[in-house]
Amino acid sequence: MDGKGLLFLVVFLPQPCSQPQQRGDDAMTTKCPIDTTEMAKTYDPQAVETLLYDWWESQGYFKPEIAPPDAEPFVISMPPPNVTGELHIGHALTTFIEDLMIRYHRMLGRAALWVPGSDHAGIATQLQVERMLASEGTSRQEIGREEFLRRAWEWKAKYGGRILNQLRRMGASCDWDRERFTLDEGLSRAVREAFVRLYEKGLIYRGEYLINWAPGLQTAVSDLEVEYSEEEGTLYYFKYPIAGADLSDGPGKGYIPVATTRPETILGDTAVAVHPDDERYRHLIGKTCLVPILNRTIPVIHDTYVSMEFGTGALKITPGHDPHDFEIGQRHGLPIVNVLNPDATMNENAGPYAGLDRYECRQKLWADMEAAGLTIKTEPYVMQVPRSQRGGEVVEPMVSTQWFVKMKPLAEAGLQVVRDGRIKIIPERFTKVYYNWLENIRDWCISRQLWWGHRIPVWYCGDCGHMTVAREDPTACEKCHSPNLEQDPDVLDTWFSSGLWPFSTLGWPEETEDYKRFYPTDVMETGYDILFFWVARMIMQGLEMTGQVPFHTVYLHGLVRDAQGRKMSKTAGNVIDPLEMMDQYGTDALRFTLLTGSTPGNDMSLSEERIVANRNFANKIWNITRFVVSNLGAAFDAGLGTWNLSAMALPDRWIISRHNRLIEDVTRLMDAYQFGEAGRQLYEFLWGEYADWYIEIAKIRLYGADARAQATARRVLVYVLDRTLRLLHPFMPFVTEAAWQHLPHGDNSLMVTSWPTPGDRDEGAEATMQLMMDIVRAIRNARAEYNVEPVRRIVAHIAAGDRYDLFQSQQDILVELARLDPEDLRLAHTLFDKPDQALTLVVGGVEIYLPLTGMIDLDAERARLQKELAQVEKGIARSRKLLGNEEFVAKAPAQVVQKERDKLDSLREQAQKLRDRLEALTA
RNA sequence: GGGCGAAUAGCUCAGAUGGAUAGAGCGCCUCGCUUACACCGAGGAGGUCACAGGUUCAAGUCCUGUUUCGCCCA
Repeated sequence: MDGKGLLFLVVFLPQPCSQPQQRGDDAMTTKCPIDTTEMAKTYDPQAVETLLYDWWESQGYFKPEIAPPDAEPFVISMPPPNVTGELHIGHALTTFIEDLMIRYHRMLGRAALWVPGSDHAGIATQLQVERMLASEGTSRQEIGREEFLRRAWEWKAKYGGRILNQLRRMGASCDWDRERFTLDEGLSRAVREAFVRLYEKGLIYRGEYLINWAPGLQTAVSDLEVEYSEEEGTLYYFKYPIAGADLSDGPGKGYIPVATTRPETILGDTAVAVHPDDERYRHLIGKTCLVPILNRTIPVIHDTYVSMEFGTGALKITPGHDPHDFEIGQRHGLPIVNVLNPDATMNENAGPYAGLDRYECRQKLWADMEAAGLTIKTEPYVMQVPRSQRGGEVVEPMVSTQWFVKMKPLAEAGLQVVRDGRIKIIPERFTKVYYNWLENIRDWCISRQLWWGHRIPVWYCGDCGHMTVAREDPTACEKCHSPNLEQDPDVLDTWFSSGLWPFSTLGWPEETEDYKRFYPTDVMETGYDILFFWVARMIMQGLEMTGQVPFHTVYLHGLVRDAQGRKMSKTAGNVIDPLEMMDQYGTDALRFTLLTGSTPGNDMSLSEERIVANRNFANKIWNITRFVVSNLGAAFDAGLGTWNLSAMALPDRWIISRHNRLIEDVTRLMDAYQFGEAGRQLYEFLWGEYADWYIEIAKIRLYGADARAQATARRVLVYVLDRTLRLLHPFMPFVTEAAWQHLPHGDNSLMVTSWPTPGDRDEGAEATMQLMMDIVRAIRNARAEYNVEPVRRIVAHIAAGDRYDLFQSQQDILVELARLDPEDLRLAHTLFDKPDQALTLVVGGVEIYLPLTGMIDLDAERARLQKELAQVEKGIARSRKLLGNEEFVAKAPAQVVQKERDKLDSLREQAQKLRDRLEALTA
């Protein structure tokens, strides 16, 4: 370690180390409730998790106020779970990723604020409450609106806290004092403010348009809430009779053949359309057709929208019940005939079919048409059936008076901020998806015929008919001052209020302290499945309401699927319940699994085996700490655990250098949102390097007699472990804190220590240790191959060449890790009397002879060496070819070329040694 | 119809700006209850990185096309 290295180490010399967080009220600080007098043999998550969580919370660690007042904030608004929802694995993933970011930035010294809350989830909650009422033998209609709302709030009070409590189990370090609910008074005020502003700007309007109607739910839903599923249906071909002609005159003369998947909509037809270029029907344009059974007359029109190839080439137009037809109807000024009642039965416009259910009507009408000779044929047909995202019922396009948000201007702004980089979407490919949606956006139907939600702040005057749109409930009509007012009965789409979430939770529209300090927020983390529903709308509403982007980064995670990659669903029975997993394996195990099992934006498969593996990792962390703690000796705390840099040995310099590299990599990956990779590197370092090698090597000194060497080993053990636990803390908060509390420490809690900064690397130490490890592995390999009993110490003769000094100083490592016999270890620059009866290993220019008495079969040994030599020669050939290529030497970076040269040299040396040995054994 | 993603060891997945002999966990095989850990340790087997072209001194990584699976939008 050179002078610079010493500098950075010195920073951590004093114990207690840095005291980064100043807290307003020191009297509140209590010690961690974990019993540090002993450590169980196995890590027991149950024993510490709630204890730690409650303690952290009581210490105020979850609040941004633990950072100095001038600290730069780091803010995340938690995607509010549905207030009555069940916690599922998706929530767990969201929570873990956000908590990871929050804990990381908190350790970086930022004023970390994570705002929790829940969403009233209009339809979902209303359905649950209705179900409850049904089980009581009543209904919302029966008890009335006021009583229904009372019951809904009651329901919320009873079940609403459940999901948020489950977030605590996951270790969510959010500021519970700032918890919000979308129907809270403050947030309701925000909703009103937003509505009124948009209305005043002309961006909210009321009108009669074709909307998606959910007949079971009895409400309109937005385009986004409709999903199209491919289903087997029937295509019905029939004859549209031409007025004044005879059916028997055939197609194009007596009738126009038309096909439909929904015959009942025939009753609402207001035109038949053909393509203007269609020779078959062109002459009919302008003529009149008769609606089957009803005999209503409708015109034959032309429109290029009609596809001449599809079906019969002619189209029936039902502007009242089909979005495309609605548009054609608008273009041609066609009347709209609505044939459906809100419950999807036929209305009076359906004539004789009035009162029938839509599907009954379909059958009956078709039968009647058949009798009238109007049908042609039916054929099976795969159609796109619109279904409600909530409940899955078939949605009917229907004309209705609703409230809409004019999206174009809002979308423009939303596009702009992503285009100019003010908002970055991760992974980047989703920006394309985002653009595509916003560029083709349609107006947003925001009124819902529900009771649970934000009531639309519009009052209709019973006297003059004027609409009063107001922030405060009006007592009189704003136009004629009549007190005869009635509020619009509908509520707003839940997503309307969610769209305000990043700022409404901070106090907007009031200019509160929180709003001023913590808005805009930093990262919006959520699943890619709600990019449109939520993220896009937050961006648009944020810009419109606050004039600022609500966050600068959108991080989208994928869906969690089962081990076979299937979507989890209750019906498939493949759901993995996060609570069950946490009970069984501990929160950290589930957490680490979800955090490392995925890359941004990609779906992940979750298997219980992986959770088990990470439970084992938690236990490994625990036992590593247990080892370190139990080997500290009583003197450590008393100050003898100080650095003794001159006593720093190769393995110390190696592990510290590796660790510095780790800090650098993990920090870089965290900043790049590559959380999975960061976690994996930590896992590999701690288990594969620190535990498997460093601890094993440290044992030599720990169990030895040299007190100075012992102290150094202890110091390095603690130093590296302490800082690795810090890096790991955002990934596994519980086990790291529980373990860390047993280590000598200054800060009260691991979660408020500072994030490590990397020191110098020692490339030389890394390379040298690599050689040592390769040699140990080679010897172990040979032992295993020759079935040498693990406890037996074996003789070794080593020709170390220019590595002689190194081996001289590090021979303990070889002796212990490869279980050599120290008495009979021969170490030399060059060996002149190489034993014949010995196994030969050539590693990086070093020759090792293992005279395994009585075990060596010279023929087999020669064959083994031959094989080895062939392998090395293959490498030499490849390397020579590469270096023989002038272009490679000329164009590749010098560093790469040099590396290749070194490689070739060492391979040649190795080959030469193998050849010499073979010769000796053959002679 | 348009767009996107995935395709790497038996399984589930990693592989930053192209530069190892392509990695991990689980599973499998052989040893081992060595005073941190059997929720462990040591060693091992196992891959023409979907296919076909191309760019490049160099391609799992970049480009084009093809196939299979999945998703989004219309």
